[in-house]
Amino acid sequence: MLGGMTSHDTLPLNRILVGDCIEKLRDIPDNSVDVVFADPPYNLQLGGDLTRPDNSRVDGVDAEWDKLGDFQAHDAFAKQWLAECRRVLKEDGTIWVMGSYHNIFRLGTILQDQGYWMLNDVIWHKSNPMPNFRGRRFTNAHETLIWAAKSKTSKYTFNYAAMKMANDDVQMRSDWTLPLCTGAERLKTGGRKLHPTQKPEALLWRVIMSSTRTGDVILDPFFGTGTTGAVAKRLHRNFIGIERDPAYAMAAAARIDSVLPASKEAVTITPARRDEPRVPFGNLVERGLIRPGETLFDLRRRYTARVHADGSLASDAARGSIHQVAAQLQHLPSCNGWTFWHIERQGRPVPLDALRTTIREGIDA
Amino acid sequence: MLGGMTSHDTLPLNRILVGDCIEKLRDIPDNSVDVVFADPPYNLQLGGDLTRPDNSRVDGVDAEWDKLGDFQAHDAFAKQWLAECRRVLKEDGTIWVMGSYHNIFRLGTILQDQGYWMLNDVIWHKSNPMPNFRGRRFTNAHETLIWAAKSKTSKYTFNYAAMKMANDDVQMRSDWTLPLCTGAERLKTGGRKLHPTQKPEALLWRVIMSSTRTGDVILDPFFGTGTTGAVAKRLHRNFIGIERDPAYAMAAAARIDSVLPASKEAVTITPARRDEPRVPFGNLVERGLIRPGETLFDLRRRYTARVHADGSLASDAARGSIHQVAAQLQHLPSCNGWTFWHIERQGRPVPLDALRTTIREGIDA
DNA sequence: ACTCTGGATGAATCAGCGT
DNA sequence: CACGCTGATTCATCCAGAG
Repeated sequence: MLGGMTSHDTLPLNRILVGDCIEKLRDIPDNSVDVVFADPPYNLQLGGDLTRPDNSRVDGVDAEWDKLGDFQAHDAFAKQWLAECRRVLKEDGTIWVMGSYHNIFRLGTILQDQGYWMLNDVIWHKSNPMPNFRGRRFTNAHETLIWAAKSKTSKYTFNYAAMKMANDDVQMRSDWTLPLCTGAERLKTGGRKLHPTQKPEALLWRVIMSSTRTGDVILDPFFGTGTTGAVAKRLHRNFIGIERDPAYAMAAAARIDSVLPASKEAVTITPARRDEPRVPFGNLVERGLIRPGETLFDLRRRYTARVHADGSLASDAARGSIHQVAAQLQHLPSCNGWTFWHIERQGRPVPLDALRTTIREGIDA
Repeated sequence: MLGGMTSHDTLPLNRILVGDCIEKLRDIPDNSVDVVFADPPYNLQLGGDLTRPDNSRVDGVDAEWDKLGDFQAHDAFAKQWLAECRRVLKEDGTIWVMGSYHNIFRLGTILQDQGYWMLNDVIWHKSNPMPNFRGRRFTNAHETLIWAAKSKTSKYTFNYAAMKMANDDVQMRSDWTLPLCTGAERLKTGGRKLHPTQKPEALLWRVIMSSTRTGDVILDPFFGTGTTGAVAKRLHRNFIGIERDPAYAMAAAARIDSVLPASKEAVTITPARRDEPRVPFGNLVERGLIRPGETLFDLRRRYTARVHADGSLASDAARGSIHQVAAQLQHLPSCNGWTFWHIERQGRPVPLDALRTTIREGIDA
């Protein structure tokens, strides 16, 4: 079960190596690891402070380890650790590399150039991201994981049936909706977060369940607070962690000690919750179900309003969302525009809600 | 409406240039285009000649990418057209580049290396992706768009309020759920799809609505069947298309001819508050909406201040503008006095902002 | 025990103009 | 180009404490 194990016994299994990741990687033999999971520094290039509209200060990433300098310095470091990871990976092994738009494109290019074979780019769609406080961009609401095999010919592990089972019996997609690591799961010291970028265990759960078997060896060269190790232990996998900061390494060791492995049968998968998709009114306009300039009316035809290209409504007396305009025209505190407003289709009034249902059915199908 | 610009009249507006994209780009002047939208092909044949990806043989496309030489040919071409696009972009212009994991990491790296400034990576979450038939990977259910400004200092266009309105009054996120281009929208010839990767108009709708104004010039160097042109025309923007295949170009021209632009009023969007005319607080006093000597207070009535004839405020502890006094009293670095301060009107507290709106409406009228 | 409310917070390349 | 001023800007979730 543990695979061809010439080197298996000599590996520092289920231990955290404290030190520089490239040095420590050099101590690990060739072709000895089943999967690498790497969440390297993102090299954020933040300007000054950022405050919320209520004037509170955002506690951003301001750690020395995230400052890698310019692109050249970043790339030089990335080429080194990715090359070492490829050396220690078994021929049929795979690697997960995680990042944001600051670094992920560079990492992806280096992976391809070094001969890794890309299998998927996976999007972690955050269900509760931090908003954009200045209104100058789209809310940065996701991170990207690249999943790649050591080479094109690798016979890699993918637990297709388990993933499908975990996803209500439809194929697991390349986008995963998961919340941030908050609450009791978040490691704290003196009431403050111990690590600025601790990842949720649910994310590692899916990584490990999809691409490893029990007994496999998972190497994490940027171990941090040890989420990879905690989930690996719970799921009867072995881990090797490398972490530069002794404080993080100690916290990770304590965390993993307290993890109770799942019972052997229980190493199956939690079903994913599938909410009814939210469909904003603007979608109906974008997707051509309603044309800008068309007129909406209530069922008694007492009020009318015209649709604008951004999904706002305008009447003589009000402008805003379908809900706001309906409420203002009727002098009510609030009103559900989806059921209030109608549009003429084939000579008959159709509630907006009916058009929304059309879209929802398309999404579900 | 079209802005006073020297080169605007000489641009080949709302035309499709048939030929090699780099040659045709060379005919377009520097700093002349507001936005570039590019959905480039990524598979190359030997000799560096370009062909289009054929989705009916996805694995065949993948197979092209196993040689470093292909990467190099791709990158050499991408560097050329991205450099030309940067040259023709106005200083405050932005670019959209679209791709999948086969090419997007390389394009992102080149964008960064050429000095483009990344604003977002946007995920097109496909609501109806093609399933993965072999069950060896996650269903590839998304594509990536990179949105970047010409440089770090570009004062780019982002219609924040319009995007928020289109999304039921919450910020638009970096992941967009939209269906594939199917049904009547899909161009067909003899019952078969005309183009393997025709993009849905809803996707271009959101691109154009978010990052351009009416009258802007949008350049698409890989025009294909002209989705960019069709949506641009509908939304009162200008386009320039470049397409090397005459059959696609002809189909695109016919398609765009049949597009009916939306009514002029319907393409107006929810205005951004920062674009509204500036009204100094002193104007409210000058115009008699507030009398010197009246008392302002915050909503919780923790602070008060008196209005002076010159539009300054004075409290026990501070004197200055409405913003400065509010900030000093609360010991904050800054504060928006328009929303902080209230005044009693008809027995009820009214924010200064409401009085300012009265003046602005007078200006508009 | 339960509900309600206010405060805190999360990988963030987060302003624009006039002097 | 640096500096200072005006003034625009937040979503989902968890937790503590009040009622």
